[in-house]
Amino acid sequence: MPELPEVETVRIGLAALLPGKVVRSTEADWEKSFPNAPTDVQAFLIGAAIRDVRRRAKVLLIDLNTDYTLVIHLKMTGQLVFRAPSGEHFGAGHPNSSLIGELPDRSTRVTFVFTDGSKLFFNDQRKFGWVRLLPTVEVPNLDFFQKVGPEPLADDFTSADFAARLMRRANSGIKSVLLDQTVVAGIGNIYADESLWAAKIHPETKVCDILSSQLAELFVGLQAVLRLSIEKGGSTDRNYVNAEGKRGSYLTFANVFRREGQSCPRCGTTIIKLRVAGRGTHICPHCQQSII
DNA sequence: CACTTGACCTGTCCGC
DNA sequence: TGCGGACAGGTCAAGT
Repeated sequence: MPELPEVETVRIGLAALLPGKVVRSTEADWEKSFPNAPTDVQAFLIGAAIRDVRRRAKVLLIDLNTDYTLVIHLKMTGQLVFRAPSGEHFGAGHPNSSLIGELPDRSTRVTFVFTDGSKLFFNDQRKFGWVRLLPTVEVPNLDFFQKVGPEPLADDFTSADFAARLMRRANSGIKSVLLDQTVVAGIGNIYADESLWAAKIHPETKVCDILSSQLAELFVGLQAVLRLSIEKGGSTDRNYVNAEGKRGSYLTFANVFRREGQSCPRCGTTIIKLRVAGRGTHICPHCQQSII
């Protein structure tokens, strides 16, 4: 669920909250959530100050002034929630209510405590996510970063680049190609479905069978969907929250995702749900016709 | 070699 | 109400 817009929303939130904080202690409840913590990690983490918060693809990078970086992947149900030292937060029902309550809770995997008493909680219901600590210079050497494709919202990423990247897998269905992180970074199930609806492309269409004009529409649609979602704070389907524990509202604006049984906003046809590339897939069967 | 499927996990929802 | 099974979907490993 955290895809590019959700991770970017968390990054924006943390970048406003974390720089300058100094780590006092850290704790992990499960070895796989923070491999090598706390034994190896603590010596390189405690006393370090946070310098910057970056994002690449769906991965968050928290740079420390020790030239080490915390590398964090939220996978499907991960959350990074900051709590000020006062511990003040608002429970359900309050106008400023957060989706989650007191922390830590039973999904908390890693806790970072800063010297001013504020805390950062890494929660992950399904335990797929992870935190790693690496020398900053080694981050680009991670296998994932070696293989991952370009950022779809980068200034220098063009429609022609996009089409050329997709054509690397010309004989595959377009949806599985959009989900392939080595083709373009950051796209997951929600924004694949939304961008294909925008461009009126059936998700199983082979890339080589899509007109170049339609690929251009897909590029425009993808960027528009990603930008709108960042503006709306991402999509909260079940678990996703931002750095303050609050929901994103993009799904209010979604056209097909999780809207099976409802009317297509463009033509009124009932939206259906399929299974494509092993994923739940939402389409308008009138706008997005299979050309097979 | 390109592509698909299964594993990793837990919480929720549905049908019996 | 209780229980089993399907489902959610990011990424890597294993299988076809």
